[in-house]
Amino acid sequence: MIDRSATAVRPLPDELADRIDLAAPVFADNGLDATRIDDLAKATGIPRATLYYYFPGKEHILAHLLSRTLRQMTATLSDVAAEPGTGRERLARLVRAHLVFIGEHGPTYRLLFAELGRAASLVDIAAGVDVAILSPIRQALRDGHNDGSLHIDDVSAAASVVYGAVLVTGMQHLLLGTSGDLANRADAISNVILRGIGGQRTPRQSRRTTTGGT
Amino acid sequence: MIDRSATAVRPLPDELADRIDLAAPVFADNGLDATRIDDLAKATGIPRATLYYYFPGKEHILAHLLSRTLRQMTATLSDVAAEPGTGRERLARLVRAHLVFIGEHGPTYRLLFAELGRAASLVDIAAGVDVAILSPIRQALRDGHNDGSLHIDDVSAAASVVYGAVLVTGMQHLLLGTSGDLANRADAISNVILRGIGGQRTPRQSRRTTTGGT
DNA sequence: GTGACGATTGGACGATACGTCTAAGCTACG
DNA sequence: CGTAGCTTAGACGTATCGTCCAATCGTCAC
Repeated sequence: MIDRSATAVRPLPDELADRIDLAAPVFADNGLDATRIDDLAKATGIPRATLYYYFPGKEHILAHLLSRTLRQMTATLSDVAAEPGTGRERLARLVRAHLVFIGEHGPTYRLLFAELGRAASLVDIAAGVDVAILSPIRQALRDGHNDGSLHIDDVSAAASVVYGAVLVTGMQHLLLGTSGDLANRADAISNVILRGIGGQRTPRQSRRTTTGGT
Repeated sequence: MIDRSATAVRPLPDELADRIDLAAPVFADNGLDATRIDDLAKATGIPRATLYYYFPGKEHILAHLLSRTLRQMTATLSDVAAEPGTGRERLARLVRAHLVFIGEHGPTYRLLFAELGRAASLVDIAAGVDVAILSPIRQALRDGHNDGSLHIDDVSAAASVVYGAVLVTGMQHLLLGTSGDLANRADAISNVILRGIGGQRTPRQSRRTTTGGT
């Protein structure tokens, strides 16, 4: 379903489908609007007129590429989620796989989110993000709750926490080029998420060290 | 420092500074590129030539607006963070205040992130986000750890988790128009973060209910 | 072989915005 | 009164978009 709307009106020949991938780095470097159709033509070797023959505009070319990446991500994550283990184990694996994916598809992933809110044709993609990312997380959470390896009160809140942690960590990595190893970060945030940051079981609000904020 | 680069080259007269705010909804509705300078001129009542007199281009107008919102957010959050209480209490308040802010400044907030990666002039803003958002969180986390109300092993991982949860929740609200009350969601994610989603204290990986994934 | 049809592509075109620039008017201050 | 800076209308030149046309080419059916 993503295919029909996000991709070309005419079916894209295989040979073209391969070449069009060369447009990804161009978009990644420049963003949607700074990218000129002529740049895409040059980068892909597909003449401008031909691009317009298959795509209504550059925005749809981007949509095509993003939906492709999204499909990859969906496949990757759902594979990981399908491996056996407790929900808890699978959740940790998901977090890790997701971060690794971000590490590998950095520019495109960033593009995915940079352009998400924009361009009407990308709406399908926004929905796809939910399916690709949140749904396997929710599933692992539910399974973990059922098999006793996790304790979930509010699945959607928990999913937001998990995904948010991954997203922010990934984006910090992409935008700020934070310290190397994403796999380590994955473990760190999994730890936080699993154990929580609450102090002792019975929190004592007695001592208040009013550390002067700022 | 944000001021000098992100705002105008010439000092912006007060009267203009007020009017220029009217450009925010236009940007919010259309995004950076779909917004025409003439639209801004019309919306603000400031003639095109005058806009160009003070700003090098529309991109800088947006930067001006965003840095303004960012300052507001910085102020709001640091106020909240400064209120007395345990780190844990202040963290919860931060989460709530942040989500409320998102609820109130929805379109601009979304714009803030939609345009973050783009446009060279917005780099300062990316740095500002870190200062405005993550730094008070980290502070609350540290204080909470010191006063015993929180238990933090890895401050930066914990901060990513907290901020990620807020961001994703807020974005879901903005993009998908999820169910109403952001304050409720704030409590829900605070709960998750504080308590963690790990099952019993000693996780048993014995029983594996291999719930068919997908 | 020939004709038809779709794919392919170069190049021209009109439209839209951008950002620049000029020149005229206005305000304020000395 | 004169200078300096602010303000603004409008004209320009440039870039890019998306459309369109015409020429070419390959393939398939008859």
